This record gives sequence, structure tokens and C-alpha cells, in this order.
Amino acid sequence: MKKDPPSATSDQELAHKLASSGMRMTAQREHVYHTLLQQTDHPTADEVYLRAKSAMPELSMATVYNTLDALVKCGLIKQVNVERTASRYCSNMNEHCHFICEECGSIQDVDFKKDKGELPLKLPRNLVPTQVDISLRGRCAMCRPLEVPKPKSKLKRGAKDR
Amino acid sequence: MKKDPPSATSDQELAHKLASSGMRMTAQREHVYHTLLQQTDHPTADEVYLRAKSAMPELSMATVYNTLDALVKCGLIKQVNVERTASRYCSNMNEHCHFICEECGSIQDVDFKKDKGELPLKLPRNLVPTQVDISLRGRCAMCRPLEVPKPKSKLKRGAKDR
DNA sequence: ATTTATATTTAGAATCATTCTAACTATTGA
DNA sequence: TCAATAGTTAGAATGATTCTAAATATAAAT
Repeated sequence: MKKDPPSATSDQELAHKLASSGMRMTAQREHVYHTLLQQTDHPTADEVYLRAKSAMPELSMATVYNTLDALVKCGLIKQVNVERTASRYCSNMNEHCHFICEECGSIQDVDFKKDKGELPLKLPRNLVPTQVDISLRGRCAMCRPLEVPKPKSKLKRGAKDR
Repeated sequence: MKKDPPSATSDQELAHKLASSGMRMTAQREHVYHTLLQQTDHPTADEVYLRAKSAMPELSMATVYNTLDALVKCGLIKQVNVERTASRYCSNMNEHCHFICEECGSIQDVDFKKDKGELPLKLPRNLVPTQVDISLRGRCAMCRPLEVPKPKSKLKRGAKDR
């Protein structure tokens, strides 16, 4: 539950990446970025705004949008569009995809396997994708009614449920 | 270029699928559906509205939205959300995914291979996806600058830069 | 340090896709 | 033929995002 203090490494990375895209390091950008690092759920711009505003009350929504754009352009965060509702933002920059719970709307990261081969697609030679987005839909563990395993005749079920 | 006349088979399928979802067959639904079948690009609701309206001028935008919803619910069309802009609609009901051109915005269908194995994902056992969406981004054949073949060592580089 | 140029922030207005509302019309079934 | 239900319509409302223009901060050049 304890949150890390703003780490020098992430600040340096931020400053560096911003600079290499010709952008300046500002208090707002630093703060919004740290807000994103603190909770690795997938907040909307509005949620980022509310969280960040509590420690920086003058912060505006417009700045949050500008900053999120800037961070996406620098390659520090990802914009996640799995629903038709508000965009969500993700500070996990490892290659991964998303599982969206149709019940509660939560989003979880799903990693690729190490030896990710080719996708099973009939992709014409003249189409060269630079990016692949995969999203999965279903019910998360919390929302799925617990499956009652078929009772095995010999074992007593549920012993460890207590 | 010639378009097929409304086919009896598709009308029957429409009537049947609507009925089995407790919905009625109406002139507007039939017309919107045929509009979608005529051009297999991936029109937005607005584009469907404009195309359909030309032959049925009293048609309203609200009805187009209602109808597209109804058709999606019946399993006759798919809603395609690859951009943050307006939803697009697709009458190709084969399992497929989409290639979006970052240059011109066009969308092409990409089929899965027959023997589509497992996706290369580290999917926790407690997550059971009911739907998988894959979208690819890149430049389509039209927009990709023709690849200049690598100059062989004998040729003077830069000669053609003049 | 002071000035100048440029980037950033801000509040609020504007936009765009979509959904909602409420009155009207069409269809179905008693 | 009448009542019940479903569908259509125009326009208002909504929600996320972008735009605007003025104010402020930062960096660069004297």
C-alpha cells in the first residue's frame, strides 16, 4: 500500500524522454506521470485528473490531457482504447495486451509468451503492420460465478475452502 | 460496379434473425441492412445514414443508430472500434481482424488461418475470454512508398538525389 | 540580470459521436 | 376495429475530447 517516493530514475527518464521530443520538464508533467506510476490500474483522463489534483489543486483538465498526450508521444505510457468510453492510460510499457471484464469493466494486463511466434493470420504480403493490438473480453475471476468442480467420487470437496 | 438487387436470401435471414430477437422487420431496417451489404467498406453511422438516405429521404439518424444496434444484436453485422473516432460497421461475419492504414484511415479485413492455434499469451487460468479482438496498424499498399531496392555497391549513391 | 522568444498552463467554449426524450406512426393480435 | 406494442422521428442532452485565447513559466540571448 505504501507508495514509492518519486524515484530519481523515473524523473530522469521523464526529463530525458521529454527533452528528446523537444519538450520541457514541468511540475505538472512530473506530477501527472508519478500519479500514473502510483496506481497501475488503467485510469481514464478524468481519474488521473482527480488523483493528481488532490496534491496539486490548480491543475487543470486541459493540462492532464496535454500531459497524457505528451507522455504517450514520448513513449512513457500507453493509451488503451478497449471500450467506446473514455480512453485509459497504462504505465506498463512491456509488450502486453488487455483482458476486459464485461461485468465490472476492470482491465488486466496479459503478457505475451516469450517465444511469441507469428500470429495465425492470412496477412497479404503488401500489408506490413507496425503495431498489433489484442484485446480479450470475458469475465474476470471476481465476477465469474465460481465454477463448481465436478465432484470426484473419492475426494471431499471444499475441505480447503474453510 | 453493378449492385445486386436485394436478395431474397438476405431478406429472409434478416426477417428471421430479427424475429428471433423479438424484433420486427421494417422498411428502414431492410434498407439500412442492404445499404451495408452493398459496399463492404467499413462505413460510420454517418456514412450509412448518407448512403441510405439518398434512397429513403425521410430516414433519420436516430433510426440508423437504432437499426445498427439491432443488427449488431441479431448477429448480422459487427461493430468495429479501431479508432477513437466514430464506430464503423462491417457486414463480413466471418471471423477476421482488421488492418488500419495510419495514413489514409482505410480498413481492410484480414482473415485468420484455418488452423488458428492458441494465441501466444500468458493467460491466467482464471481468465476465460469469450471474445478476442485483434487490430493491426501500418501503411496500406496504396500509402506505402514503393520500396527502393537497396543500391548495389557498384552504383553511386546519391546520384538520384539531384 | 534583463529582455525576448517560445512553450506551457488554464478556464471555458466548441465539437463530435452518441444517447435520450417525447410525440407520432405503424404493425400486430385480440 | 381497437388496443397494445414496437418503431420512427427531430431535436435536446450528454460525455469525452479538442480548441481558443489570454496568462504564466521557462529557456536562450544579450
